[in-house]
Amino acid sequence: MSILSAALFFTRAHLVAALLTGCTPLPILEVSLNRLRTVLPQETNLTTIYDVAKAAGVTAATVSYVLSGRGSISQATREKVLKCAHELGYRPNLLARSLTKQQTRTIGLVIPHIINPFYAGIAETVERNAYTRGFRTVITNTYEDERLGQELLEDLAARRVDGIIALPGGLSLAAIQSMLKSGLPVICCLWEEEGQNIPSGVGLDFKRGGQLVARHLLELGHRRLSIIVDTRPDGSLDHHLRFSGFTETLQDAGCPLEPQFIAHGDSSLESGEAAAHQLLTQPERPTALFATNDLMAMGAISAAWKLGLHVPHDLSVVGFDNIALSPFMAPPLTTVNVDRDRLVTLALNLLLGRIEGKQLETPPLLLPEMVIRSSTAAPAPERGPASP
Amino acid sequence: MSILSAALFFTRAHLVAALLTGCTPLPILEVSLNRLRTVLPQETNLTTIYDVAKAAGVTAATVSYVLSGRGSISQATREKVLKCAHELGYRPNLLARSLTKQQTRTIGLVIPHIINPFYAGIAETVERNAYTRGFRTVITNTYEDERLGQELLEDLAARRVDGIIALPGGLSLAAIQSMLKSGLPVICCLWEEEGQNIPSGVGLDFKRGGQLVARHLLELGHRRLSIIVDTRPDGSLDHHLRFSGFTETLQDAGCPLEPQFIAHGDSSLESGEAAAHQLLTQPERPTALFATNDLMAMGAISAAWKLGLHVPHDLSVVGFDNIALSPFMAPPLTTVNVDRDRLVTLALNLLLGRIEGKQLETPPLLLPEMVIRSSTAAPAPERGPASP
DNA sequence: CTGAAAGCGCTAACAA
DNA sequence: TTGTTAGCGCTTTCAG
Repeated sequence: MSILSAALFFTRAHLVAALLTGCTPLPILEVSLNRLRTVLPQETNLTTIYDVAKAAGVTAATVSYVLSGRGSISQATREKVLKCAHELGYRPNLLARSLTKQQTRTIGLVIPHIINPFYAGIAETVERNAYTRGFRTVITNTYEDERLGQELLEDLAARRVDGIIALPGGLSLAAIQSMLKSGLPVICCLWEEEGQNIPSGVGLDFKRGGQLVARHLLELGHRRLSIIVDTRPDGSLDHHLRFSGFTETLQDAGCPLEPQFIAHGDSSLESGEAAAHQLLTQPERPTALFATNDLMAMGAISAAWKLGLHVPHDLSVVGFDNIALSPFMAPPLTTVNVDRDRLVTLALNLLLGRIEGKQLETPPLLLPEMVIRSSTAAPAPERGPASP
Repeated sequence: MSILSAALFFTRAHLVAALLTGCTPLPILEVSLNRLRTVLPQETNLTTIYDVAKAAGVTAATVSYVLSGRGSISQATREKVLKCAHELGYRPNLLARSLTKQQTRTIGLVIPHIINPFYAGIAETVERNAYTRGFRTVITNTYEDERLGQELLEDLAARRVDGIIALPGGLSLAAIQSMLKSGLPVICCLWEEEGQNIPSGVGLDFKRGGQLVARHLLELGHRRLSIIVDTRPDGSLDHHLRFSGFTETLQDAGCPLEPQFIAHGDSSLESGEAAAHQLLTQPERPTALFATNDLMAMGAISAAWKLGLHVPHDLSVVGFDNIALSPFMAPPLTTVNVDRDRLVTLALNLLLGRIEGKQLETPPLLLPEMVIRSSTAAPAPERGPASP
């Protein structure tokens, strides 16, 4: 087959189309469009730029130009096009646009669970921040399931998001690495290095957070401390750090954490309540309790309430995250603040930079800070059987 | 210009391309692909089906067939294609797929504010439910801003979501109608009819909810009732119904709501606390308080706590929504349950039905139900200055 | 069972 | 200032 015959082949269909419709050659493209569209269940009669172009008596390119504000278009045609577009209820097709432009101006945010106000807060901050920088964000929940997480990551990539912000919990490092390898920028936030090679991102000094809590409680005079910690396999590792910062500080203070005062949860309210109940119904109760997130702390306060214990008089409670609810608990929760605005700003800088090809430096770990409210106080004076 | 010259025009570039690359005519499509791709900032080297096809020694169509599982492909080529796809790290481009298939298998969910656990719960339910039915969902927050809401709706349409579930708050009826007009299915959930012509959806009998609360409090013996209600212009109207159900019932019981016992909030914790503070620092305090959502109720409990008032002894508090947190407040909140699972299931049935072209009937209003927990009790016996 | 080709809606380089 | 054309990556007839 010669090159010439190939050219003929390629052309034939067009010729036929032109002949069949008896049109002048110019609108060849036009007549062949919107033809043979497979009959859709839902009658979607979306207008295209071709429709607008036809109505305005110009070409699709012209319409594209006026719509994008690029190129130089006479005032007259601009107005006419705009008018037609409006009248036809034209709405651009972002799929097509993104396909040609090779970018979606969309980022993906992967979090464990939107029901946790900590993540909801992050999501809001990311969404708003990204929006002002011209990006839409699609929020994605792993529900702490690595299989799902992997799938969702693939899906985001398949949707060609321009970049991803990934929080730990339901996301394997391998999955992320795979994205990175295919050239998709991923920024890891609050991820925990454990000797592993975490891709660039912005982290927080969780260990220090645990230390702060221990110190605060110790300073108040507590000696019988307890902890509720989230240590699930698929979960994020940072809870381990909150834990070790806490225990090591106690250890150093000569007041090691007793094994029966360690309980486990899954970061949920329910688990916090259950764990606290278990902790508080032991023969000798702890006088203070550190839950490695605010939701579990809230559960703990609830457990105390149900046992008729007064917080902070009978039990001091400390959380971690400083979610929006914390100041409104009864009592307001003492907790560890994570500067979400800063976190998100840094992460977005990193991500948008990477999207533009810049290879920015990973910023230093953020420092958590104690927020002392009313759920902690000095322990009540000992009035056990031994005291007078 | 004749038809013939047009044909020549159309062909020339192809000829040139073929000549330049010196290829046999068949792979014209192939050689011209992935050429001249504008240099992108981020080096995205995504593989396409053409790459896979080339590697496997077949055509793109064949690759498409094996990947989609459609058509009949010999076991041999299937395996070879699959292998190549895997080795090349092929990831489908959903933009392109959606563009040709004229559907995205994605629905949009528009809510006011994800930080409100009520909406977070809805979002989770929708996401999971849709997922099992083969749809991804993109969550969108209006932040109660109608301008933003309108824009986001447009954006969802532009992304060609297959359908939208819209909750009130930051969404104008006009905006929705406009979507509907262009053929995009929209299901309105928890929307409030006010004589207006609400598009199909699933609603809840909010008024009845307000009545239930009033009855409950009345039955407990309360006579000095108060309310915190969200009545913002851009907000949803259902709070008005909760309000009128409440007041009318009180009225009927011969115990009308006093004007100074009506306070306003914006559905947030902060506003609930502030409004409650105002209510509770009046010379004569109410003995019960109904907040038209749980978040404001939580704020109210917080306000009471800060004023040294005991809930429910000094003040009964009732919320609305029954968010996941409610059972874990201190005390556990008495509230009105909205059956989210049912709500979402119905909405999704409606929406997916509409997407498939079926015109299903609007289901009857859901009925709210009282959930009595520990934040309500009989009022403490009167011990004001007048009593002995 | 596989290949060729058209088309989805839009953009952008180039030509006119 | 506007038009022509190729191409983004994929699906889907229609041929063979």
